[in-house]
Amino acid sequence: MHFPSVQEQLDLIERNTIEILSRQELEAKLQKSLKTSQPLKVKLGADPSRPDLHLGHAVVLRKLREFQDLGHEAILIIGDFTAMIGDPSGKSKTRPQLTAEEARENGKSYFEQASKILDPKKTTICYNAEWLGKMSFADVIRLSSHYTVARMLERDDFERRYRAQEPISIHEFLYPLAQGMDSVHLKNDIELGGTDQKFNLLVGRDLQREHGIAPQVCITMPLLVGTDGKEKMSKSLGNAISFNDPPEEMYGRVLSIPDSLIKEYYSVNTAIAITPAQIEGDPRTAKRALAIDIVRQYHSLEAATKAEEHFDQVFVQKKAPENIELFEFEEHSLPLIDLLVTLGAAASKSEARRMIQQNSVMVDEQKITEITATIDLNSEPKIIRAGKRKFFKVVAK
RNA sequence: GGGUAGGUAGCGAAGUGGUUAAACGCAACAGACUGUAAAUCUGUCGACUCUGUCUUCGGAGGUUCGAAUCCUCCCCUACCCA
Repeated sequence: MHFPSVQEQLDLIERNTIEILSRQELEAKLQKSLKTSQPLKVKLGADPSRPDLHLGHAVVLRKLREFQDLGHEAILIIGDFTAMIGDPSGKSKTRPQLTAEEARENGKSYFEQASKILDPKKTTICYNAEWLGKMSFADVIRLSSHYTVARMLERDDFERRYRAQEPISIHEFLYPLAQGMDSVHLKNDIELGGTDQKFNLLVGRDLQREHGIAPQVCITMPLLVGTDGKEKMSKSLGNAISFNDPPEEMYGRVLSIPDSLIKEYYSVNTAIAITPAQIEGDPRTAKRALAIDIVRQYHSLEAATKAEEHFDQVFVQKKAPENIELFEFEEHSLPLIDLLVTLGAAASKSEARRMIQQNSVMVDEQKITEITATIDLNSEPKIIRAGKRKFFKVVAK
């Protein structure tokens, strides 16, 4: 195995990171790896309870890919064991506990999506049930005695929740320990994570040391701000751009980020070098190029170009797009309200009624304002438009 | 085990017997505007057989002409004392 020089590696590794704990140790590990031609083991934990990856996950995955390209070993840990316990973090509702099969299934999906960024052939996948599942209750007690409640409460989010008098379950305290045991088992050299993972990463470091293993270097990456420009990107906040979003939606969502975020998105989600002056001079062009490149990464350049055309047609020129999903009906005449509900344009008849009242429903470019309107269906397709973005083509069978 | 404060629509949060389907904020949806699906402004935002009707305020009963609001029991959460 041939590696670039330590300095070259450091330059690349340090890009976009928030913290490296510690940099000296990283340098020493790289030094040693270079000397012995041994790749470093770089670990990234994957949470299979939410197998819907978005650009926020991409930030860390891209860093892992860089390690792969440098010749190091990427290890993706699927937390199937921890997911089986069921993570109640955040809300008061108990999360449905994943079965072993679901966790495996989600883990597979996670890996498939992550392969858009990682080199799948060079990625080692591990399921942590393999070792965590073998621990006895006595093992767990011994493990938990390593940490104190006070130390757990040092963690920002625990402290915040404790102060806010929100529930914290005991097993949530076990989470960092379980994750740390992964590091003990793997004897990895480096662990990657978002800044919110800092505590967990450090626990892994402590546990490795206590088990007589060289402690891992922790590298934290920034949490990407979502399309709302305020909160960190997350599916539940609805401000995420997912790997699996269709090209048109992905393109549009990138365009909808506030201009102030353009620079960060470029640096963390593309390989394109762009200067702040270029962005400020023409934010529109910069953002469009960004959207094209992001869609290209997850779909293809062709899909990206099509998505841009679609966007221009629907939102700039406000015309119906070319490819609209076709719905066939047995009936030859249907109340518009029922039609909207059947098509999924409205969640209920009340909502359909509201949409019509709000002048947002068009049939073949004709605005419909009559709530009781009935639509005749025949072999000639009609185009139903609900709001700005929902189009349906309907026809009688 | 005892005490205290709570459990209200997708979320947060008002409301302590009668125009309360339930203030307000966020999210969502729609309209206007825009380089934009951003920002801003405006409207909507339980359901339905929709100028009316029906079902909601942790759960089950009860009091009352009338309850989210009062009573009883139960379930759940946080904190304090033990």
